[in-house]
Amino acid sequence: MGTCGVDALSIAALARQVGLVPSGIYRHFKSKNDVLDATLDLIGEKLFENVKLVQKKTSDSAEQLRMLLKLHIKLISVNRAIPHIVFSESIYSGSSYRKNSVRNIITGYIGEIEKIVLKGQKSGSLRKEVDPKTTALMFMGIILPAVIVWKLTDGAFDLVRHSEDAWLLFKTAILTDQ
Amino acid sequence: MGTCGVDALSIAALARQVGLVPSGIYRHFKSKNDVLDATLDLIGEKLFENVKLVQKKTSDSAEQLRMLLKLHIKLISVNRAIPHIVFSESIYSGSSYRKNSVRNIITGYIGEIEKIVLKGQKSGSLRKEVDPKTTALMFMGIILPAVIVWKLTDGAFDLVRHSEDAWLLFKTAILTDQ
DNA sequence: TGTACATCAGTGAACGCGCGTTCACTGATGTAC
DNA sequence: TGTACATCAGTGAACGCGCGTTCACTGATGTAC
Repeated sequence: MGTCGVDALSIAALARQVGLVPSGIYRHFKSKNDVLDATLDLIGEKLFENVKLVQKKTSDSAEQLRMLLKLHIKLISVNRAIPHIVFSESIYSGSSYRKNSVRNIITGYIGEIEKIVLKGQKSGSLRKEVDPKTTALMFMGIILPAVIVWKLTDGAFDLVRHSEDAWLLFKTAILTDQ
Repeated sequence: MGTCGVDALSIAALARQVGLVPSGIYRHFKSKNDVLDATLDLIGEKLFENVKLVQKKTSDSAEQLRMLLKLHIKLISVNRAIPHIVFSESIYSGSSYRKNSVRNIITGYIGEIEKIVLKGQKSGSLRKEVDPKTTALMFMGIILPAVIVWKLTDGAFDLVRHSEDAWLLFKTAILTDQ
């Protein structure tokens, strides 16, 4: 091979996509590390934007989660590189500083979901038996395996439909019996 | 950087681990592609071994799933490189042949889980409302996000405990009301 | 308004490094007679 | 049992390639007087 990482993560490919020559990238970023850091910051921002958005739209916890699920899938569908970047090997190798920032983004995002669950438990709409953190991780579990299958089948897998079906399953588990 | 992919996936690191010099690897494998293919085959085998094992141990679908969950986590805990390989970028770049075999392994594994769910639905122990495929993917969702957090926190996250908690949540969603 | 200069995005050639891979060689193990 | 040869795992030096990165340069845009 010799090609390392996904092509989209190379300086050459980035330059091509923005209509520059590889060296041109270095007018805007100090190094490839800087590019990745900036990308991660952007991803983090978008994730937290979604959280704030659903909190504005409704105060019902289950409804917030359902909307967040929808927004998350939309985000990944539009920015298809996000899973590649977050699951990328380059995160684990390279600077531990970057691994740190990935961890902060992911645990931060999960933490926000946790808060939503906790609020729902306090208000009585969500079952109190399950740990909020476990629930938050399971929420991510609606999306993650599906995204992988989606990637592996080159988009043939219907991500939106799965998320709707999986949401019903998930809802059954977290809602208090009505 | 210059280091590409996780170190464990380089021929040099592989050689170091088995006590050889890098070129020595080529006495046993034709190329790095061959090494990766062989590794994937091995992973696939281990996954399907687990499926067969739980089918031997019990005939109750829910119990089969619970055991499979446990075995899966054990497999990943022992062979920590598995998630790195399966989520590796090198799969998406490189030969589409390998992407194919990853897809076959993953969809095959999920297919087996689907069959277990379907059998449970037929026997009446599992709820019939949800799509077996959706359920199978959600089952993977118990593990996947947790593994990522586990990786990001360098093993500090308690994978076994999470899987037990998450299983209870999952069970609530799939079991018929008793 | 016009001229002189600074600033800065973008270029293309060149470099260094790490990695996969090759190849002639060595030395031990197994096999034929 | 002993000798002659083949086989084969392992070595280390060397190579080529791709990638990140540097650097002198260009040409356009903005600014000072």
